[in-house]
Amino acid sequence: MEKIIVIVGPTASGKTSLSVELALRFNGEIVSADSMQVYRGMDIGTAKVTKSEKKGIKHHLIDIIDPSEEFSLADYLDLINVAVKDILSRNKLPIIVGGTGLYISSFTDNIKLSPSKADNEYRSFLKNYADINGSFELKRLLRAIDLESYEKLKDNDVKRISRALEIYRSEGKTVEEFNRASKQQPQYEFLKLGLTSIDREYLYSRINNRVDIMMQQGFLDEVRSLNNNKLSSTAAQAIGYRQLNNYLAGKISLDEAIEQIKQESRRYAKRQITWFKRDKSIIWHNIDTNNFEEILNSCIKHMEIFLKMCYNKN
RNA sequence: GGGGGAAUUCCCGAGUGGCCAAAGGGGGCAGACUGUAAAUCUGUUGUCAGUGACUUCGGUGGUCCGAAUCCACCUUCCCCCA
Repeated sequence: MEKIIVIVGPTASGKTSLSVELALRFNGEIVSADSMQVYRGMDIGTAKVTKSEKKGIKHHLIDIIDPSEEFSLADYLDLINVAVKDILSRNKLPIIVGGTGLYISSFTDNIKLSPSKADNEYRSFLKNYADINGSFELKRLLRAIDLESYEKLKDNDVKRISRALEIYRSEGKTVEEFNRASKQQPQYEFLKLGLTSIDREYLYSRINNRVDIMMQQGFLDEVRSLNNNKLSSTAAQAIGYRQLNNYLAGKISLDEAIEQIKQESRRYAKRQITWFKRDKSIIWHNIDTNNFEEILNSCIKHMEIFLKMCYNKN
């Protein structure tokens, strides 16, 4: 099986610079696993790699669509499969780097999604139904058709309840049926390296600091030039853009906007950590107790061993 | 100088004699997560040995069987008049 490196970690943990250094040493190319860096023009706010930071390393799945376009997990899986095959075909090492846990695990676990596409009209109908009748009433609609989801989902989880209804409506099968069928044999062998911080405060101060730097780099101008009302519903979810737009609309002060961006980013980092913690195969490195060189060297060692290993098929 | 108002658990903020360790929100912490995932949702949040005990509502002292809630004084802050 062909081998792939995965680098994960919360925002502001230093994935970008680590991945570039590793790519330089291992003849690698980087594949981004970030749901927001796919958008062109959303550069500063998503902390996208700059040209100089790339050091000539090819980066995939960054700047691939316009902010007015919707993007989803399904799109990502299609694209990453193509990108990885392309890299491998040129005898280079794919290094997947990013913070969008769902995208990464769906790829590494080789999940096959249900064929049912997003149906925005039906979704807004269901959303409306929930707004009027309450989310519990929405969930009750599931009871007759998908008892398993009905019991599993929380009353307020409108999004997942809606998705379950949506899938049943278009496929005649339940989400759980699809989920069970979604698990396939892995196509590749992965070495997962993770960056984290034992001391949460340390990570949080890095995040705060990074937001300040973004502002200095002209984040506000970036938001201005993006024209808020042209953002797709998925692009509009990016942290920072909505807060700065609220400032531009006169709803909050600039200081309030910046504080909110920092806070939302910290909360995001926490959720990322929760997500990644679940994957016991990740080899973690602590950014607060080790310096960059130490982490880099350790990662190099792990990669050397991983790449040399040969598995005998029994 | 005179008059009025306010001080609540990390923050904001309810509570005006027992049903108050104290509503609600925020934040923190923990968790979930299969086509919106930088999204969405859940739990928890005074201390301790887990049916209970202990400490808390600016400070001190009182009233009362019983006070975050009433009284007195003190401290700080805000507003109005001068």
